[in-house]
Amino acid sequence: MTDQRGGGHGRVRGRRGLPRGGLSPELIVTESLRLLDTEGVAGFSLPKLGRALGADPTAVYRHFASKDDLVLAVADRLNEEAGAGFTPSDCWVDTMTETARRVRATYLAHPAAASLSAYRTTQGPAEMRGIDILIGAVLAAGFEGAEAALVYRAVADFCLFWAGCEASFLALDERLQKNDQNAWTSAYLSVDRAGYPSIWQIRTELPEVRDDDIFETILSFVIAGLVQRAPRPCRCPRHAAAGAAAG
Amino acid sequence: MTDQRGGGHGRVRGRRGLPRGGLSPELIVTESLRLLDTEGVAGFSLPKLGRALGADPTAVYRHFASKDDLVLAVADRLNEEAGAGFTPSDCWVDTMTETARRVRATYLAHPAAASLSAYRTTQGPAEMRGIDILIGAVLAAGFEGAEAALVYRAVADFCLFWAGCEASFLALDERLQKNDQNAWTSAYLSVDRAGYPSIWQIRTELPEVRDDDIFETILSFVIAGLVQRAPRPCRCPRHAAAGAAAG
DNA sequence: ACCTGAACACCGTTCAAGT
DNA sequence: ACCTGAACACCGTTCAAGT
Repeated sequence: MTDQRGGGHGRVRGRRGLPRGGLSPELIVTESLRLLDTEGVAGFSLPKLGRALGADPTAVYRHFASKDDLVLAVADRLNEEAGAGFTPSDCWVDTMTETARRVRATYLAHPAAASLSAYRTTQGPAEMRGIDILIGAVLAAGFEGAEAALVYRAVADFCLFWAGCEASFLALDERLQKNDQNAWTSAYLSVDRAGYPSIWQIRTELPEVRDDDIFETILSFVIAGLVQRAPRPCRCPRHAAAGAAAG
Repeated sequence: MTDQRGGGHGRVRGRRGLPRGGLSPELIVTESLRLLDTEGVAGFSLPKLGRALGADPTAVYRHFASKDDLVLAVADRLNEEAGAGFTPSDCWVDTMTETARRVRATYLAHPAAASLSAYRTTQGPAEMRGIDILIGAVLAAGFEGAEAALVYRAVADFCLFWAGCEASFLALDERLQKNDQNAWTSAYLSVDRAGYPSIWQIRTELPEVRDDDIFETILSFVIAGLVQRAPRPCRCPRHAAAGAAAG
């Protein structure tokens, strides 16, 4: 069982050749995420991954059938991170809000990984648990049958799509992101008043909008729409008033 | 000015070598879109594009500095298609709804192109006009200043993100999409009742949900949230009731 | 039985050499 | 001045050859 290779102490990854059997799917996924976080999508290739693991450029193919299979495993890791320690609230509104915020926080923490794996279905346990929690909230809101399925898909896709696109944008090259920033800070500031009167009217406010606020705004709209349509409004102290007003 | 090359009659693209000057940015963008529509993202490379145009594999570089520049030009073409013939309604709710539906319809008609160019800023005239129309609707709803900027960004990003992600999914390989379909048609159907009770409860309804209905559902939530928060509700016959109820 | 690494058919992009 | 196409440094993936 013991041997004299490497430095031991659980530090498996090393600069020199890895012992046979030293590679595992878990280790490869961990290194993939590290590589994606530090080098971005452009720095994530199977040859680079093999070399970063101190192994052959083609070594990963002994554990994953293709790069896409590896991407799905990374997606599963993100699902686990997003769901870690999450217990649904008694209040279905809070459960939905928290789900959306958790998905977004995880994706924004790993933009490159998220840009590759967002809106992919892994059918892993973490994903299934997240789905069950979200459907549970939809059922708690009083939706049933086909309508519950529809509302669940709408809310789930909203969370994944929004977080996925925000992450994809952050995963672009710095240079390309700059181009977008310039649109807000300079191009729209000097917009032609006659041609684009509405842009002109809020041209100084447009560059000041923050991403977190945009997300919370659209989330509040979605939740408000849901509360209005839900057969069983939340009875929380915070939400009871809104539910009564809409009912 | 005239010459004896080619068949004339405005049909510039041919199988054999193109006359010098025969390539233009417009023609390259048109062929890019055709290539993306028929072959998908995998079939869209600059060498292939050059060959499809009957020119050198590196010919595109004489008209675009990089592949990314070409992608932005394709994005502009999609913007033009989405905005073609669009005149905003007197009713701001209808204007927003129509904007969201148009963006989605265009992206779904060109999923591969949309998957490459969604949420990119081109600052082209079509994009600027779309922005002006949407901000106009936000102002018509009574939002002002910083709040108007925030609400505009929320609605605009919602349209782009949603349509972009739906398109990106459709742009995946057929094989990968199948994997997702299987999740709904078989995996969730035979889900463990004890482990995932909420999924189990609507397991037969989940596979029946249609993408169009999902989109209309989330859109209705967003609009309902907007109407509720808007300082100036729409007075249309259709929307007056909802505005009054929320006010 | 498992691992290696040479090799294949591509990429995006550059640039010396031509016309 | 403009265009060409060889060439570079990569990809994802395969597979004969080794151990």
